[in-house]
Amino acid sequence: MMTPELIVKTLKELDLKVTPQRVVILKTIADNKNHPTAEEIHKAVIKNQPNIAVGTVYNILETFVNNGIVEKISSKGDKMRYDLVSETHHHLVSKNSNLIQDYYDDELTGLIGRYLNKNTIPGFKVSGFKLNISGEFNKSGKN
Amino acid sequence: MMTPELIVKTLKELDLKVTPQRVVILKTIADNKNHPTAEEIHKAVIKNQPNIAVGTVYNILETFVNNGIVEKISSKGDKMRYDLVSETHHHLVSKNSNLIQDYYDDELTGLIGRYLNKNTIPGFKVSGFKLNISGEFNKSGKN
DNA sequence: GTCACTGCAAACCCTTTGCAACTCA
DNA sequence: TGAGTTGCAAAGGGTTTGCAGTGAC
Repeated sequence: MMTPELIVKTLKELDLKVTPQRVVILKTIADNKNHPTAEEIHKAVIKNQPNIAVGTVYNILETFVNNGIVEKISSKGDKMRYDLVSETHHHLVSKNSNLIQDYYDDELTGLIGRYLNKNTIPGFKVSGFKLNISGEFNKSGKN
Repeated sequence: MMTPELIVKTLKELDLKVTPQRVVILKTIADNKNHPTAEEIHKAVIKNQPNIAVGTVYNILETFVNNGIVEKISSKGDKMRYDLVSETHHHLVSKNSNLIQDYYDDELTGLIGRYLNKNTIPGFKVSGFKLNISGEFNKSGKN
């Protein structure tokens, strides 16, 4: 849950003009843990900004991606999905559906991070990592 | 490097008809370590099968994906790329280009695998994983 | 001979782009 | 005010689809 104040602060720090469209879109991504598609974002945003154009949604998302606060992810060649950039976390990817769930595990992150620090990869400078864990969600309760 | 015999064997085991188009496409993916796009595959295949249609390339790739011998990957929302499913390996993803390189590291794979075996994830049954390591390739020699 | 597969081209749909109108700073 | 942003609609481009012809078994 991201407060409007924090969103405005984030945008200002990036020298991005604070428009209602940007605020609503960023809030939508921040509050939606399900990695929405551009279409889903547009549908959600239209409730607050009835005249917002799909193209605008894409433009704003692209701006966020370029400024490093949002990242594009994709599952199985479907449309792109958008994820708030935050602390290192991983993804649980369903083999049966298009569901992608965040998976936070500091111990696992630390384990991998320490390994990559000790064992350098020739010709490659590591700046980050993300583990995609594929499998199946149990029927009862996806959370 | 995959022998034609092995390719034929692979297709037969999956009850897929052995057509020249399928053989050539599978061989192209197997021999190309650079995760080709459908377009790149089409260009490569046309040398052997001058009349192959782009749609056919997509159809065959989709068949391979559905049969679990090829997987789709994507970098930064570009066109999809195709990767032979083989032993667990990881990806080095360039932040500056669209390059995705395979990264084999049994020690790292074992480390993560053992961790996921010990520490089960509530509500999720793990069947595999892949680590995406982002960073930059050095100018001199990408290999 | 049969049924799955291929070739072809049009359709699809997600995403990008150009431009006039608008608005945040 | 004016540089940057939005709305709109059309264009773009990768991928999918329908169907007639072909080929693997």
